[in-house]
Amino acid sequence: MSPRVDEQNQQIRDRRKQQLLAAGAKVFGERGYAGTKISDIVGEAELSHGLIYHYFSSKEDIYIELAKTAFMTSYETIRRAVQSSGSPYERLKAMTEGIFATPRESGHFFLIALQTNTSKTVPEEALAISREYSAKTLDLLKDLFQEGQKLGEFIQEDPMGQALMYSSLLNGVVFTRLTYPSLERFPQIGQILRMFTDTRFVKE
Amino acid sequence: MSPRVDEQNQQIRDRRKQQLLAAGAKVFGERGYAGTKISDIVGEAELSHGLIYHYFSSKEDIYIELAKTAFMTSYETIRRAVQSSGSPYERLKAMTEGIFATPRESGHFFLIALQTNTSKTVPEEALAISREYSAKTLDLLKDLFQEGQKLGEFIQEDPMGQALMYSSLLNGVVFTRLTYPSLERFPQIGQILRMFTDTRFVKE
DNA sequence: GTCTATACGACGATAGAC
DNA sequence: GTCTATCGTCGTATAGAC
Repeated sequence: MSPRVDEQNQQIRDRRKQQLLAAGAKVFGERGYAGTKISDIVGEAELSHGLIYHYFSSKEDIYIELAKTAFMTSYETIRRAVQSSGSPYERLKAMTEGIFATPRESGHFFLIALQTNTSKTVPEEALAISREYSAKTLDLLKDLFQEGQKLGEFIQEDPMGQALMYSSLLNGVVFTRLTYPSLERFPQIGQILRMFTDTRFVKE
Repeated sequence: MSPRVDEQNQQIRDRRKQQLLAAGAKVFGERGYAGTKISDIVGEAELSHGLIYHYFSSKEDIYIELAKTAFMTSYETIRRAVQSSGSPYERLKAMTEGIFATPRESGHFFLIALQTNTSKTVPEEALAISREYSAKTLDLLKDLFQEGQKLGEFIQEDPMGQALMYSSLLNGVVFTRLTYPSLERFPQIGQILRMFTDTRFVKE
């Protein structure tokens, strides 16, 4: 085969794989690992039943790839915000605003992450990825809170406790937004920041 | 049969049903609706495969009964706290402390509630129960915040928004505690209250 | 009241034609 | 590269013995 044809084939393969991953994210998110049938995924992707096994070796394989995307993307979002410029308070504010400005599609990845941490039916490897990135994410947040405390912007509490509280709050609020998709003015970012900010520190 | 025997049989039936419900709560919580097999439940309860159908008409039936317990118990806990005596701040504090003093077992019911709201594989009726009780719970919380605002104890923000934020925060924190069961001093109740309390209001 | 055996359908994965 | 047909297994629910 000519290089020209190889290249076209590769494009088709890439496109199909993306189709299947997008369909998988939606269906795994909505129905969970055990509740998702191969026929659900290929049905959503509008491809035939057998074809999925030319792109993934198993149902577990697809889920693991999606879990990787979910945790790595979330980690990267937070890492970029924490390591950007500005005061700790400004970075926390920008990060929080950024998280709630994400498109609707990311809800599926949030649900996949949630299931990975709560369901014993999920592939082991996905849980390992979650553990790894969750620890790294908490460390980043802990450093941010520590820095803000030194500057007097944040209240003086155990920084890891603050990191856990912030991450809990994000999870809870994202969950509420998924449950009530019509909510418009929720959450108030200022109120989230209020929980961690020193009252003597004047907010912009 | 004599009444004596009837009574004994009824006791056995009640006990078996409780065994199966307890086993179901654990396994449904850990594995989700679709990921739970009848054999998982009877295995956990140490009863034979066929027996479960003498107590429940189907897998859906068991799940619905458990979902009812989950949502009704949660609603009742909050209703009692909101309608007790004391200032709004005191009631919010007591409620929050009470929620995080609950036994480990209730984690399974939390996970069942979570799945009911996020998984499309769950019996329809369970979702209907969730909707009903969630609305009633939010209304109770809204009234509590409204009352506290009139007294100047809570910050002046849309009371339903406060109710949603409080409920989000609870969900997030409970989830974090399930993910990191070894956490001892988490959460700090004072910090949760701080989010809703007027700074001019002196906390006890 | 409790158990084992089984019917019946569904699902993950593979084979092989085009 | 894509599809249809099929294998083997597993899971819900029922039947019937004890």
